[in-house]
Order: sequence, then structure tokens, then C-alpha cells
Amino acid sequence: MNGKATTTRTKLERGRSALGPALELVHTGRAPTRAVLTSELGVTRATAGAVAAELEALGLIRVDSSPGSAAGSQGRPSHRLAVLETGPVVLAAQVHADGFRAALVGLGGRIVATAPGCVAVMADPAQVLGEVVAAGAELLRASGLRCVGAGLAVPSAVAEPEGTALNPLHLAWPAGSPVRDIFAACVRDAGITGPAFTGNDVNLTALAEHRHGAGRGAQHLLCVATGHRGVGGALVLDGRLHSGSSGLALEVGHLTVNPEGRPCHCGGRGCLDVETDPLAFLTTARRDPGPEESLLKQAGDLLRTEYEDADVRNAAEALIDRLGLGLAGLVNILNPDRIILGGLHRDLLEADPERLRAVVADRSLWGRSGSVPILPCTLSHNSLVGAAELAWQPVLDDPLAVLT
Amino acid sequence: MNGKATTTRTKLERGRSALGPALELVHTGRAPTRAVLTSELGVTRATAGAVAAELEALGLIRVDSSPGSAAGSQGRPSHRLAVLETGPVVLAAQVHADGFRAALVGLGGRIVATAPGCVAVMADPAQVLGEVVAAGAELLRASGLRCVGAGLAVPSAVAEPEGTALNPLHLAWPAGSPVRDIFAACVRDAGITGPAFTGNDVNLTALAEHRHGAGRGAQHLLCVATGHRGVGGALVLDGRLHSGSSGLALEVGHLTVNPEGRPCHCGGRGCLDVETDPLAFLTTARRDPGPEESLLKQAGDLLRTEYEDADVRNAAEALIDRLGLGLAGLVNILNPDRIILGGLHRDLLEADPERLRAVVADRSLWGRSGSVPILPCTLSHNSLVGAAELAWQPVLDDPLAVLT
DNA sequence: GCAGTTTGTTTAGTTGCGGCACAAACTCAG
DNA sequence: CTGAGTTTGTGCCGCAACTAAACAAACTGC
Repeated sequence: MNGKATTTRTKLERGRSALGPALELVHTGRAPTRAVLTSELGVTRATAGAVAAELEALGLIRVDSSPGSAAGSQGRPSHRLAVLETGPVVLAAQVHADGFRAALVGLGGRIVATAPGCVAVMADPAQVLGEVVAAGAELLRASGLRCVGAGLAVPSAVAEPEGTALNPLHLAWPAGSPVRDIFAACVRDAGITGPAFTGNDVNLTALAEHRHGAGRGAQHLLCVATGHRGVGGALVLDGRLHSGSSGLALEVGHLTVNPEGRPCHCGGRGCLDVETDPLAFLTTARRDPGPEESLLKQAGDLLRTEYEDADVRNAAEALIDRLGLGLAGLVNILNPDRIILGGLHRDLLEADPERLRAVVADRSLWGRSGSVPILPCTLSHNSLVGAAELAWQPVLDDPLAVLT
Repeated sequence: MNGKATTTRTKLERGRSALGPALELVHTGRAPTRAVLTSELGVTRATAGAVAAELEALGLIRVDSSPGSAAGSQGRPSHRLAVLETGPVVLAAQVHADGFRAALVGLGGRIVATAPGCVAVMADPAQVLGEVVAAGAELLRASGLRCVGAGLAVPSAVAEPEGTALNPLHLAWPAGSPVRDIFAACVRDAGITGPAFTGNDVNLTALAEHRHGAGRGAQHLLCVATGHRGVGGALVLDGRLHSGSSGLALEVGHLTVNPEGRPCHCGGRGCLDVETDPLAFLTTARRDPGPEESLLKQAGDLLRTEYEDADVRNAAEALIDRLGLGLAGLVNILNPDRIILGGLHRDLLEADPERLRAVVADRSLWGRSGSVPILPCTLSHNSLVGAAELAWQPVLDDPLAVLT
């Protein structure tokens, strides 16, 4: 009897095989109607119809059968597809030096509710994550929505498969903290259903931007971003995050971008990490760096408001040149078809896009790989949405298995 | 009528969907028996049996039904699976500064016949490739085997999707030569059946080593190798070559590994390219570099025969340190689970494996990603076998579609 | 020689999906 | 306003690939 139940499940588990891809298309907004869903999936209209109906029955999407909608072209207008506003959500959380944020995120990267909060620099990750998860649980209670998982973004490399934070920057957490397990325990203890995931914030930013922001449609998306200190990178290949064999890929901070530059704790000199982060910008511009947890804001404000100042401008140009050198190195290695920049790098790009593009093109090996588009990140809470993507992934992979 | 034929084909084209994966398992030697084929595919014994029978009927593999074979364990012994020696082959070709080589390669990376040849440094790629293909066609005639495609390895980055050679090293070919089209034309003109493919030699080396050599089983395989001049890299992710969005990924030659090093044509200083190639080794060891087209051999011989000489040893250690720095940089970016080295780098590894591993571990960000295994390439004609892999790929993807 | 184990084979049944025909909902021309 | 043309949704049939289950075969070890 037990054996029979298990063997039967094997069959049911697979479900309709096009279900996952179909949901992903709606989720990322690439299937606004059933007609394009049909062509994107490469199946017949009959199959696409059945798949859409099944997703609707699962309470994930909405199929607008109302006939009189905007058409524009000839023929019978197609039913419109959209994520269901009252469908399930995931709990997304994010911690950084100056606070935390919890949110409920629905399909399509839609932020349903948020709860920001400050956090004293406590040494104990369990306490911080407990607070974050409690805030999320409260949101969940207030909303009354179903929760299918939880995701956390941390400013640290996260080693796989252990789920430990190797360098939790400015969080006063011990290196090697098992954040994934701690977060999972907090989630479970708060009575929140579904699995819990943890990832690096820049990785999750890249994932979010790929699905809902400036990275949409890119096949080889490179993302480089600063926090208050240091530089992180991420790569999304064919829609999946590439985090290497143990989660430590794209640690781009120690590319050499200035052979005569300042020494770095890694043992080298002139690393991207210490040459292009907010602290480097402020000191290069001969400004007094203020408190650690607002370096990013200080640098960004300075860049936007005093660009006419010679020191500021010179500092910006120096950093752009070094960033360009680093990006060119990455272009030579990864050959992305799009680059997106976050944090201070985003501000540097917007201060002088032509200079940055010129440096990258000049220092990458062939003009054509150097002419890769470089864009600023567009989502406002991208690492939060990215954390949600992590939690949505099982649903996107197999909606039936998760929701039944 | 036409419409009907096309629509019907859509169905037939798909064939048995597990056919491709099954052939790949036999091809790479991971399915020595039908029993492991069953478990590797994750299907029932019935399905695996049908799949194996179909591959046998297609003339690709051999199913040894002879009962009295070596067993060892309990239970009924499983039928052994192997590629069919008299099955189809592909034409593999390789050109480099000191000559060319044509070969017939069967499934499993088995070299059936080879025809080496010298080539004067002719400026015209069409002439060189014509000679190579003619040699291959002769082999084919002599063998009487069926040919299902052709692959070519060139010592140059090959831009996709155009198939042009951007930097044909020391071949005196114009940069940007449309080698893929030229090769395809030669193949067609020689009456050889099947599609023709062209790729970079280091990429193809990595592919060959991943499927049949030192890279077997690696999920994130990084390969770095020298030719006579310069350094190339390649990455195999989950069994597929990662060549970036336009074929130009893993151009690792211009990582900075020696800030005070010699200037490089790329505009930087101390690039991996000019600091760790055979010419760099010979000059660092204060030897007179001989003819360009034998630099690799000179350097390898010197390293193996005169390692006791202080100049040689110092040069080797200097190059190992710089190579280690470059590999550490790549480890930080790509986080591979295995690294394989070819050309002079392979010789350097074998000269002092501990030193190289120590440098990589020391200069990569976290010990655990730095402890990645570093191994020498093992296949003798790896880029030739890799070129064959390129040609086999359509068959591995869908055996039925190609062979019917 | 018999139990136990593992593998191959046969048969029946399920199912996801393509093909097809038809209905539905629009645009556009006149 | 009407009919032709176009595009999309739906119901029905059938196939092909797979699973499940029962049985047969070929070995080991006691």
C-alpha cells in the first residue's frame, strides 16, 4: 500500500510538462496572451489552452475571457494572461549594514507589502533574522495570502551546498555563519510554510533584473554592483543564476584594475574592490568619508550634486576608467551580451556613460565583444525581488508538485 | 500536400526522446551496461531496453547479449553496451602553425584513422583547408564508413554566429577569415556528407577532455592551455561548451599576472599571454628561442630535461607563480570544480604540482574554492577529438533525425 | 539443488500532445 | 450592415512514449 502510493506519485509528480515553462513565461511577462504563449511554448493551441486552464485552476494566473479587449490587429482577440493578484506569495527578506527589509512578493515580481526596519549591529545572526522573519510573518498574517516559500538576500558570498555566509560584510556576523539554516529555522519557527532559500544580494539583484528589469531577454547577463564597501558580481546564463560549483563564482572584486593602486587585503594591489567602491570614490575626491553604513549614499549624492567640482569629476573619471578596465576583463572572460550596473557603479555609468563604454570597448579584445550594452539597474528593490525569485523557483519548475 | 508532409514530420522528428541522452551516456562511457543505462536515464528497464535496441538498429551501438561475461556481483549479468566499431564516423580536422591533421573519429572519441600533413605557411585558408579536407576524404574513401559530419579546430577565436577567425595565430590568415564557411564549402565540394562545424582549439580540447579525458564528470570544467604563443581558455558547463554570447568567452590571455611585467599588445602589462607562454619561458630561462613553430616543443623539452639547471628552474617557478595567479583570478570568477591544463601549462604543472596548487589556493579568495583539483590533459589528440565532438553533437541531440 | 538477487522481456494501460475540424470573435471592404 | 478574411479557442481522435506489473532468465552463494 505504501509502495503503491509512492509509485503512483512518480507519475503524478511530473504533471503536465509544459506547465513550468508556461508559468515562467507569464511570470516574466513574456506571455501577455494565450496566443503568444502558444508560440513561445512551441505547442498547439489546444495544449496551450489546457496548460493555461490548469494554471488558472491552480490559482496562479488569471485568464481574461472578456472578449471586448484592445485588439489592434486582425482576427479574434486572444485571451489575456496575467498573474493572479490574490494568488500565493513568497516571503522575501534582505539584510544589510543599515537595516533590514521584509516583503511579500507575488508572481511577476510584484511587491505586495513591505516592512522596513532598523537593526542594531548585533553580532547574532539568529536574532537579526528572527526579527526580519517576524516582520514578514506579521505581513503574511495581515494579508491572509498563502505563502509558498521564503528567500533571503545577504551581503555576503554564500557557499554551497552548506549555505554559509563566508564574508558577511559589515554585519558583525562571524564568517562562516550557517545563514541558510538559521533563516530556515526562523521561517519554520514562525509557522511560515514552504522551503527557505538564501543567496548573495548581488546574485539576487542580477536574477531580479533578468526577469523583471533591465536584464530582460539577455542570454548572458553580467551584473556588477557595489554596496557600501566592496564590489560584487553575478552572471545569469540562459535564465539561470550561475553561481559556480560551490556558490562562489563572480567574486570579481579582486581583478587588478590599477597596478600602482592601493594594497588590498587579498594580497594584491589595485583590486576592483578597493579602487571602485564608494569609499574609494570619497577618498579620491578628497572628501571625508562619514559613517560606514551610509558610504553608498554619500558617494551617490556627491556624484550627482557636485559633478561640476573638479575633485569630484576627476575622481569619477578615475573610477570610471578603473571600472571599465575591470568590466573589459570580465567581458574577455565571460563574453556577456548585456551588462547591468548597480550601486555606485550605476551612478558612475549615468554620470558619464560614453566614457565608460569607450573604456570597455577599448580594453576588451575585439570591438564587437566590447560593444556590449551597459545599462543601469532599473528595479527599486532588486535584491528583495531576487530573494523572492529564489523562493518562486520550485513553483516555476513544477507548479503541480508544489501546490497540491 | 506539402503542408501535410511538414506537419507530419514534426511528430516524427522528435523520435524517442530518451534516445539522445542514452547515446551520450554510451558515447562518454558512463553507461557500460544496460542496467546502469536504466538508472542513469531514470526510466524503467523496459524503456531502456527499447532505447538500446533502437540505437543498435540505427547502427550506432553494440549490445553484447553473450551471457557468460564478467560479473563480480550477484544477480543476472547485464548486457554490455559499446559503440559500434563499424558505425558511422565524422571527419575531424585541425590546423596549426606547423601542419595539419585530418582524422576519422567514431563515437566514444575513438580515432579510426589519421592523416597528418605539413603545410607551407600559405596565406590562403581555402587552400589549406582544401588540402586538409582532401586528406580526410581520402581516409573516408579508404575506410568505406559512413560520414555524418565534419569538425575543424583552429588556433583562433571563432566569432559566432558568423564563424569567422578573429586572430588566426601564426597561420598568416587574414583576421576575420570566414573559416566556418570556407571549411563547409571544402567539405561539400569534397562530396562529404553531413554538416560542418568550426571551433577554437582550446575550446575543443576542453570539450574532448570533458567527455573522454581528464575532465570526465566535472560539472564546471575550466581548461587553460598554451600553443606556441599565447594562452587560451575554455569552460564546459554541465556538459556543454560555454563560449559566451558571441563565441569569444574565456579569452583569458589578458588577465594581469605580473604588474611589473612586459608590455602586451593589448595595452596592458604583464598579461598571462606574454608571461606564461613558451616564448616567455624560454626567454626567462635565458635560452635562445628557436623557430616560432616549435616553441612549444622547445619549451617542453627544456623543462623536462634540464629542470636541474638553475635558470630553467627559476624560470619554471616564475611562470608557475604567474600562472597560479591567473588561475586564482579565474577561480574567483568562475568557481570551477576542476581545472585541466594543456600545452606548456601542463608541463609546468607536472614539473611542480604542489607549488602551482599552493599559489592558486593562496590567491583565491576562500580556501575551499582554491582547493579545486588541477589536472593535466590526458588525451593525445584532444583538439582533434574535440572537433569530432562538435560534429557528433547533432547526432547526440537527436539520433533519429540525423540518421534517417 | 534451492533460495536470493539482479536483469531482460512481454503485456496492458496511461497520458501528454499533435492533428484536425469547427466554432468564435474580431477587422475590413463595399 | 453584411459577408469575406483572419486569427484564436475548443472538442475529439489517435499516436507514441512511457510506466507498471508480472514473468522469465542468468547469475551467486549456501
